[in-house]
Amino acid sequence: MGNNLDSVRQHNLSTILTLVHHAGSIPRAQLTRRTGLNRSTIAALVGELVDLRLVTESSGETTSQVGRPSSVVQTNPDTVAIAVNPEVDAVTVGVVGLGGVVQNRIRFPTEKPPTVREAVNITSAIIAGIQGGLQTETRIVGIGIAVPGLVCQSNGLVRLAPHLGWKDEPLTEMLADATGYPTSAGNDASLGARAERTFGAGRGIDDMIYLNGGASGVGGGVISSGVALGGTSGYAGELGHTRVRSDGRADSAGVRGTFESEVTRLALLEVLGLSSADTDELEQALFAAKSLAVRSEVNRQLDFLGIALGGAINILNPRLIILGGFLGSLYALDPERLHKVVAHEALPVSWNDVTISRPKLGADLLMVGAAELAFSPLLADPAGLSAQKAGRVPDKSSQESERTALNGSR
Amino acid sequence: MGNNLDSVRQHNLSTILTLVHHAGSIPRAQLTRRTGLNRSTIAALVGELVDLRLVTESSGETTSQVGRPSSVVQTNPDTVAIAVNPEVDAVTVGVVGLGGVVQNRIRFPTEKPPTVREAVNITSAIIAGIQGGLQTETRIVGIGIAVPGLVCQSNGLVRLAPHLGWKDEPLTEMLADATGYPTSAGNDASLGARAERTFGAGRGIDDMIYLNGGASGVGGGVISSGVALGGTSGYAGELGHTRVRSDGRADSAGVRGTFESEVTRLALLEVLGLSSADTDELEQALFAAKSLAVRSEVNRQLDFLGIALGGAINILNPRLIILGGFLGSLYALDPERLHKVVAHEALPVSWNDVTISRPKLGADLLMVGAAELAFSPLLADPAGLSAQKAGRVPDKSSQESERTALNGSR
DNA sequence: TTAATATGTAGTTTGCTTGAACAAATGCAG
DNA sequence: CTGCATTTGTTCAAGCAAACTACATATTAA
Repeated sequence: MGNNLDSVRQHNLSTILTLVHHAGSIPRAQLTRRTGLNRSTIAALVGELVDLRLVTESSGETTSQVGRPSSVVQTNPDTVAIAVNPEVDAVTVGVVGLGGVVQNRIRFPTEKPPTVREAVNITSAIIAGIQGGLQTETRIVGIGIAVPGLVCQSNGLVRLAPHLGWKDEPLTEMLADATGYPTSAGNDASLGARAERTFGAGRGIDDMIYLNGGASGVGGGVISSGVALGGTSGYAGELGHTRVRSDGRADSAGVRGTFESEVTRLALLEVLGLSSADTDELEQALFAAKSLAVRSEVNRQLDFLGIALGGAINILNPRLIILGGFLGSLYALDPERLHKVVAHEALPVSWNDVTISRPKLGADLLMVGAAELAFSPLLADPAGLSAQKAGRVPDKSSQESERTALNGSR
Repeated sequence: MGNNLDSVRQHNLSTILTLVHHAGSIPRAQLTRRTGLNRSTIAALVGELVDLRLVTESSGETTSQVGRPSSVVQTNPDTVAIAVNPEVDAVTVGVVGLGGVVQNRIRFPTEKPPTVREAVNITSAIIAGIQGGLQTETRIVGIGIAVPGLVCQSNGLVRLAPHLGWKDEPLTEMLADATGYPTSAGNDASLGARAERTFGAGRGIDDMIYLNGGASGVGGGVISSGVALGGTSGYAGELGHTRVRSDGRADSAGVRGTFESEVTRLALLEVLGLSSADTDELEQALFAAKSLAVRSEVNRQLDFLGIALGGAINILNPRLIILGGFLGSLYALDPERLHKVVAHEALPVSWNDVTISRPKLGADLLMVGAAELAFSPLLADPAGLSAQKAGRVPDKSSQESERTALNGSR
């Protein structure tokens, strides 16, 4: 069980770096108020973060108020994470700086869904290319992968990614070996939830559900009390397999009557007579369509969406539900209908708390989410991880020896 | 946002008191290992807790091993909480000591479901009686109420308790005013989950679901990452209203096809030809019955139970599911059938993590759970709350002044 | 009885936060 | 333009909690 020793310092550094990371840039005086720490302490802590090259301090641009203007603390754009997102038809790799700024994004299309080996090779190659173009000052703290499937938290194994055809693949380990960077992976929707909560529509919201409707099905991520809901192995949030009717079509797991089997992008395309379309095109087509068949299919899907949301609301009591992908389009077509269904399914007191909205982050969503995964060890222990280049969780011996050395020199 | 100053002390005291509370009694050496703190530090911290009369130290009874035997730290039975559980036909009040030991339990039957005023009056009267019989040394830290309904976390209002006929009742405030003790309330199933997790079948399990089947329906509580899942207002865990079929009977909220409407104690009693029975009698009758009709109803309910559990497993990825009340009886009748249904509904990788079991705590369950609620401020800040008699969450000014005084005297 | 092992105790050391005093930079009133 | 109030950054001494070291103590094994 955990407790404190001189890890006070670690905790405070973590708190401050996290605040700066979330805000992008924030006055030092603000840090004083938000943390409740003394000005002198903030000065010392920020100084250390500057020494660690994690943040920079500039004296300009404060809100004009009475008194001496506060110096502004900003994230250091030299500290970056690599974000990776393998998909059915492409592998996307991005460079994301502290503060959630996507500096670079490269989408590498593939003819077929990539194998794990291919995904690793493509990613390694792109990273090698990126490294060549980077400033020598730039430091990569690690790699985060957003996987469209179930990833085991404890060992990093991709247990199942049906649309990629992956099963029990050691993706994390392979990419770490290939690149030498500390690597971690997570479910794409869970990371999307994290991104929206930190930088998007869910800023400051502690209890929310993010649902994304994509070509390959429905993914979900839950934030509860400000923390991503993981479960024992990190598989939590799979709302797509919620039962919404007794019978019906089969979903990707072969089960009938689930949310994911009834509410699909494909069914919308079919009724529209389209063979393919991206999310924006689909939404435009849906809004333009006057046909009764389209309307009826939209309503049918909205009703099932409402049933799934109602169940989730009863279990999770969220304040916010963010609907991404074509789920957001469905919602935009007829918010009232969805509200009505949910109101019927969910307990009134719980439904009362809920706001439904669409995501704020666009194409960068998964890049930002995956980068969060890579940043999290650094945010949790800024001094410990900046010390060594690799950035793995520091083992006690190395920390000890470092501290002993410091003591000796004084 | 929070961080550390001399709150290190608070955190460490909290950690140690929590460990002792959960274990009941634990050797000091064990505390050293579990916390990672130094022996001297543990000595000082335990010393402070002894001074605060929260724990006691005795030198006897350690496991015989090489070396000097460690002194054993025990919870001080003089520190107690009052647990209250209003029900349809009775109000139960108990005295629970630190360590989760129920020292006293009084069940006061009522002819009709009590009004809030009646519940408060009965409780106050019983507490007055208890106080008379207590040692003068005994200190009551507060009152916890387990309510069969939805309780708002932020203001303590009982939003809805359908079986008691309560709606938006300020129960917490009324009982606090009547008794003078700090009072808090929570949903009965959520508190049951907490009790089983701390002292029962869920010891050491960080992700679990507790489901209880009672006369008035199905209640649920979720523990995620070791913390009770609350949601925005504390209504989370209402698994009873999960949809398990497209149509069907109406549940207590007037919605058809929910878990609670299909899986009921009443339907079991009816098919058995019984008019009333407690949980044990019902279970015996179910095991004794050979009739095909009984068997078929049990199977029907098991199937719906499986559907509800499957959905919950997909969303929450628990390691353990505890089935209380008649849900436990149903499970005991045919575990294999339930396993089969759940295996079909849930994602295999998530289902793979799950163990299903029955509760370990008996009639004391809700007393222990409600007491946990009352103990939690004390466990979070042992020194801060023991200082004043009332035990409310200390406001900053009082803490400040106290600290200033200490500084001044030295 | 002696050695080995593990725990409790006392006094010193270390590191982090704090607080007070002072310097610096801005807005506002005259 | 000048002085005052206000807010923030900076410096340095002080306080405090945990860690460390050394020693005392209590048990098992030989």
